[in-house]
Amino acid sequence: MEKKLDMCEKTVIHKEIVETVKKQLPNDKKMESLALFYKMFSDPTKVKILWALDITEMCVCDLAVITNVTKSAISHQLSSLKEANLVKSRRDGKIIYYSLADSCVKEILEKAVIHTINE
Amino acid sequence: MEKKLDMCEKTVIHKEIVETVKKQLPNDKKMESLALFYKMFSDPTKVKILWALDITEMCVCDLAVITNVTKSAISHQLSSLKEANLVKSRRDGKIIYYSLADSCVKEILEKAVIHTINE
DNA sequence: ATAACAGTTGAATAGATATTCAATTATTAA
DNA sequence: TTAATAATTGAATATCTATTCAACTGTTAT
Repeated sequence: MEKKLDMCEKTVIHKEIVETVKKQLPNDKKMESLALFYKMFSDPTKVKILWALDITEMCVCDLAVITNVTKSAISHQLSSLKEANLVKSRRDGKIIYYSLADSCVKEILEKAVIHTINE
Repeated sequence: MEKKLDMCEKTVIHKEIVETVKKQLPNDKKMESLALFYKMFSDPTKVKILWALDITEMCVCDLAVITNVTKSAISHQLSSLKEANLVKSRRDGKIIYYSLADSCVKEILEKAVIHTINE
């Protein structure tokens, strides 16, 4: 009876496949970027904001009413979305209007609709 | 000087716009579903798994090596992905092979690639 | 039957994210 | 200049998610 040393916990079952796939996979940095991108669609408030902005540009107060969260929460979410280059803003007096910065947003939302059509 | 009662913190700036947008927005349940769907793409490990499975079906051990996380972590992630109907599995003896359940996965990944092409 | 191994599971932990709160900035109007 | 309001900010909190760990199940081969 020997002491078990399987701390590694990983066993390559299909060495060739692992090699092949590893070669084809984008690097870690790219994977991070992709995940980061879809994080912008992975929260109900963000989805509501994006969907609403696809209909028309809107200010923070309007978005707060529509999504039923505070202006502050909206503002925080908008700043993430802006950093991800999904929304842009323009100031008109006291009011700042937000709008979509990327035409792909609606397409992405609709792709998910198609997939989630059968709950 | 009156006491301020603006606890609500929300002020409708554009009543008509708010009404119009509210009518056009899908309901909260739908928004939750959409967010839930994109949560499956919002983590680097999940993205790696999906991308790898788009190349070929694979077992948990292989995926663990490729993604550089434990089998257990992979297993947990796979179970989320399975619940979201994005992957499926088949058993062959001791080994369980996972593969994509939905052809939209690659399209979705590629859409993000296009968007993130200029970091 | 038992050993070996692929995979799963649930609880615990660590890390990340959303929201709130209070204070602050920017702009407009009195 | 002061008051009012749209919006932002940072810190604190609450919630959620990913990963680890240890124990377990299912299958195969001895």
